[in-house]
Amino acid sequence: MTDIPDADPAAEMADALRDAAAFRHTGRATINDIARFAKVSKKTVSRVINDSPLVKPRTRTLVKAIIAELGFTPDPRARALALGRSFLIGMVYDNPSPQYVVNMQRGILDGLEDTDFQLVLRPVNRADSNYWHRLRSFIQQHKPFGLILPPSVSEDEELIEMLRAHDVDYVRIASVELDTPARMIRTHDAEGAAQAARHLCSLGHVAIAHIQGPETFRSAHERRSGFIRGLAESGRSLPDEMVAQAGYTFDTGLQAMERLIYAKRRPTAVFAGNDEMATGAYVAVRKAGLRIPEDISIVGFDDTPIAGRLWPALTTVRLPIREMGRAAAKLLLDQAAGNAPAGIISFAPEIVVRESATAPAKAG
Amino acid sequence: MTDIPDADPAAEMADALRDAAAFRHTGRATINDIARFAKVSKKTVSRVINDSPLVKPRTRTLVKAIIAELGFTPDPRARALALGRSFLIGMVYDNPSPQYVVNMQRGILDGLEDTDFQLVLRPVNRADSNYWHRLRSFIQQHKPFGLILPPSVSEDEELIEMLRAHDVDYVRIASVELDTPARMIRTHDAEGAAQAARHLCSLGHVAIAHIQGPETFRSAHERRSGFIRGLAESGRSLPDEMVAQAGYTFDTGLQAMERLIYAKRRPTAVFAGNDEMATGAYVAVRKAGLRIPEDISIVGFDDTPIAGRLWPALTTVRLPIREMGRAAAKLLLDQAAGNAPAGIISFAPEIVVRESATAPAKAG
DNA sequence: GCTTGATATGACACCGGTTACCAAATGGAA
DNA sequence: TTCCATTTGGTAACCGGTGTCATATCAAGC
Repeated sequence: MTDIPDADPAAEMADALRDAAAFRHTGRATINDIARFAKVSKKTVSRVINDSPLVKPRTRTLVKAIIAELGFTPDPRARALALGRSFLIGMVYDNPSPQYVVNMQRGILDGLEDTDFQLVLRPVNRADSNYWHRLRSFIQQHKPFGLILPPSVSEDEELIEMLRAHDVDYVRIASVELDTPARMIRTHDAEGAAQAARHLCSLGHVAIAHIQGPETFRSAHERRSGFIRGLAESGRSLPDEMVAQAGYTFDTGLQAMERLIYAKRRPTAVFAGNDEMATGAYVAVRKAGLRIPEDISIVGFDDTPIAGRLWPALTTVRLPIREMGRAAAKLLLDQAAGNAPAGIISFAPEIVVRESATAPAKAG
Repeated sequence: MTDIPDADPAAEMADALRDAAAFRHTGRATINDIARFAKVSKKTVSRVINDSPLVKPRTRTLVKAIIAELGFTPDPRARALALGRSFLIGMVYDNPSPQYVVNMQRGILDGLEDTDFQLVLRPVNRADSNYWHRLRSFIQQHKPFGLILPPSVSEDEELIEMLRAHDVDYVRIASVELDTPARMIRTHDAEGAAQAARHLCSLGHVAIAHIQGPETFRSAHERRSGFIRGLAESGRSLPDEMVAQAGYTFDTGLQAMERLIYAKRRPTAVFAGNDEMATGAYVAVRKAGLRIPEDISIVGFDDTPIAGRLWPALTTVRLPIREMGRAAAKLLLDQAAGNAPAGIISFAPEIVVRESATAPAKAG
């Protein structure tokens, strides 16, 4: 062979690695250390890190080997400064159901696992007029990489406008198509509610009521109208006096159920707009000395963890909240990477039959 | 007056402010802009920001006025890079009760409000051998400002060792005195459990059982031993067969309760180590066709939101979890600022009497 | 009036990456 | 073999703050 001795790639790499190994103990490595040992420039290392195509394969291999040897990971703070945006992903929420929130958190965390991104929580109060300014200053100060917006924050167009102006990526989670496929996760709440209606109809209920969520949530509308549609399939309707308005919370759910119980015509089945209100409904039924499901059947929505902890276990419409969170996180990352999804990502709810809804008692 | 004209402070400030105001629209201001308008160096502005005493009052006033005029806020990313640590506060938890976790999150968020600090979530699985390394690399990469460690993570001395080595501040929340007052928040779980015991004894219960939390949690021990102490005050004891081992989760609580129900001697009252297990106990009691509290009284621990959502409402020992979170956040900030608390901060639990425990039915 | 020491301020390098721009090396076509 | 286009690598500046250290200012003390 006529190899030039000092250009033997294998030997070169072995040398570099030996040097690097000797350095190991000396605290945390920086891009400069990598460059030094690989005998290339900072910039080349940066190219390797960012998968730039402008690096010779051999160089790339060498640099990668040294990075691995030193266990180097680029410093997010420095990167954030140079890039002009941080590695923070904010979850902005104003959701009355804590169960929903935790579940979604977990999902987002799942989706962010093994990345440099960190989830930061931004609970807000949409009723508070300061909310908007607080969020704005958070954005200006921290330059978050992106925001995940579950309902009902996802429906605030003014907020979206602001995000656009500040060039912040976001993913909206909503029950209606509010945005482009790259920027939203859709749930078909209406269809889920229709399933709930079909279930109750098939059990033979006629006096059916609905505890509706707050007007400020699109999902509350969707769930109601889907429910009505489902009832209509069996020739039933939802008269106004069978709708009790509530606020997606335990307390309002409880009060709404009380109103239904003491109304002229007591329903034999109630569809609550979310599990939180259904939980309140349970208590109202019990306080009235009635039984679930013998006297009143109850169906919820969301399938939050509490559903399975109630007794009798709550029949509910399952929304895969955690999976939605995961999908939202991934979508945000994809969006930043420039990969658009083929179509809108949506999740179909599905009824989970447990024990809280059975056929109505005969007679009256 | 013999004032030198161009040294008139008021005029000087007015000039500077006018210049600054004209600049306003030009996007976000940086420390350089402030320095330019105030006609001082970057460093002086930095001093003002950091409340250094080495600034002449007049200069300070001028700089502050311009900062206010431009709405300047220092960039946390740049600060983080220069300071060598980020403004992230991590909550590291491995808690089987989601309710506990959300509540504490809210508290920490409360304590961090209006600061530059951001809460990041680090759920871990202590059983996973990777947990330690993952956390370590999080620390090395992100250089968090500090960590908040609720039980049972707070009890991991090996982890604490690592934090010390990496010079990361932390606050531990635990039921025993594990650390110095500046580094921990203490809860007197044993005392709370004793209150539960006294309550049950005063109601006249004799056949009293305990659903105990996992061995890996100090709190489980504390709660058990405190409970035993409380029983002893009334001359009662807790025989081994009246203790059912569980894991702080709904499912294990349910199973533990089933074991107690079908044991030779069925208890008339049960003290569950946390609300999550108490919720499971509810279901077990109902499944067995028994009533709460008529057949079996139940007392929980924590007073998580679910306690008030059950029916009958759960009598439980209230731990002010949210307040604890807030206190932990503040303590961490104080610690960094060099302010040590006078003594250890502790929270005394208190029994909250609701409906799930009454006097046992007469006869047998 | 001149030290002296305390107090204020500024110049400059640096944190650890990225980007813009330029120089050098490589390779294929003329 | 020359030359230009294309890769590839290097340098310097920059992101927006903070640390170090030198210098300027100023009142008090002699």
